[in-house]
Amino acid sequence: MPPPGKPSDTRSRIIAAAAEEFGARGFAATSVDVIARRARVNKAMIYYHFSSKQALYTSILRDIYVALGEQLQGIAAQTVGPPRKLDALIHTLVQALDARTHFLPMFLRELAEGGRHLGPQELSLIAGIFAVVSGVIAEGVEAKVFRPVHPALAHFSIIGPLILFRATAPVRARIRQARQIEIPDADSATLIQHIQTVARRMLAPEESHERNIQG
Amino acid sequence: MPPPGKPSDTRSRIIAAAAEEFGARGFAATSVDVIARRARVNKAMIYYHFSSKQALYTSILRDIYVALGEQLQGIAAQTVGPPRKLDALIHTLVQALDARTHFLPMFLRELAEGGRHLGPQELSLIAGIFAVVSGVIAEGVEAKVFRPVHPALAHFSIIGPLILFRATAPVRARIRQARQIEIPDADSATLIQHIQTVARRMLAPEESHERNIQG
DNA sequence: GTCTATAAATAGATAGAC
DNA sequence: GTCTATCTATTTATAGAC
Repeated sequence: MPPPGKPSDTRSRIIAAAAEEFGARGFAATSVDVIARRARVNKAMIYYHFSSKQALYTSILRDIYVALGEQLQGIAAQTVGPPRKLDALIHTLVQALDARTHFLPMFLRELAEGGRHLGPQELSLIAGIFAVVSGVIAEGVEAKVFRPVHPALAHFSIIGPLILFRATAPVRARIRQARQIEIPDADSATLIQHIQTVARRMLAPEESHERNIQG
Repeated sequence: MPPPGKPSDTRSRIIAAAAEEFGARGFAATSVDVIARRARVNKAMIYYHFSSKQALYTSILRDIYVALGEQLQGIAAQTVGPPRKLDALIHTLVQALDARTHFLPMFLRELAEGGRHLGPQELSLIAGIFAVVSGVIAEGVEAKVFRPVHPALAHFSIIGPLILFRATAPVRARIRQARQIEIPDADSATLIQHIQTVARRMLAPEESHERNIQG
């Protein structure tokens, strides 16, 4: 495995192909042969650039977590109030999912397997993402602009709908296609706005009459 | 494949073993050999009872969807108001997930693969479950006890947190174990109550919760 | 860096004895 | 119904030429 200094063209083609295949079929169901064909390289080239199928897989996951974590931490560091931060986090999360369509399936499968392919490094990155979102919520609770809530439950009440709505899109499409009942879709803007509204309502203090909350 | 009239002992052992293995490892990563060993039967016995690995897998998924669908439809048929029905649906969904620990991982993986292993029959069952929950919401909207909401977005705002909180439990445990940050857990009762509260707040008509906590 | 060829292990599925 | 033995295909991974 050569030093990862320069992202050679074949290397990035391998990564792109692997991301799509792992996303569509999962780790076990994806063969190195298929990745090679899709990347238009020979299978041996994959083992030249990555020590194993597992290492290739993990490297893809790690890249995403790093990028997403940096983006979210940038938002949390802004000098606006917790409600605005939360809106921005939701907005960024939806757009991040839109930008990397292979991430969601990979993430769901990791959950299903209890994070078997995740090492301490990856777990730490995930923990960081959780810390950002639930940190903003805690910040709001402390400032009394949010009601006291269970941090993890509040966190998953925000990212749960977001993730599951996007994740079910292909199955909903198949249901629609099979002429079963109609399950309406929603574009990104509608989704973002809905999640933001639900989050606001979830976190609204008990008797929030004319509270002037500063952002 | 013998007629499925009498659930023979070996057959049910095969199903139980397969459910655990498919849940833990997924379809592709689970070998028929492993299922056979776990069920304490020979591999050939599996092909005596089921036409293929795929048929065994699908049969397990279908059983769960049928049972869950019947349970939920029973609730929707009750003669109580939409808010109470929704509370009962949430309660039942959480308990159903608790009762069948292998279902959630299997469900997540199906989402990740766009329902590749699901035929028209299974898709129809899933559509039925969606119809029940979003039907109760629509009932409440019509009766003006719920505010008008996007049916699918409201649906996934309820089952999303529920599913994702439970699904992330193993990864959260690993993060805790790896001495990363502390992500608090919650028992079923707390989870149920939280989801019910969020659902109520999401669906409350305009007057009860101010729409502006915006900063 | 890129290829061909192949090793070594394992997969799903079946034949046929009992 | 249950087993042993096996066929065939595919898998990850590597050796070695260029």
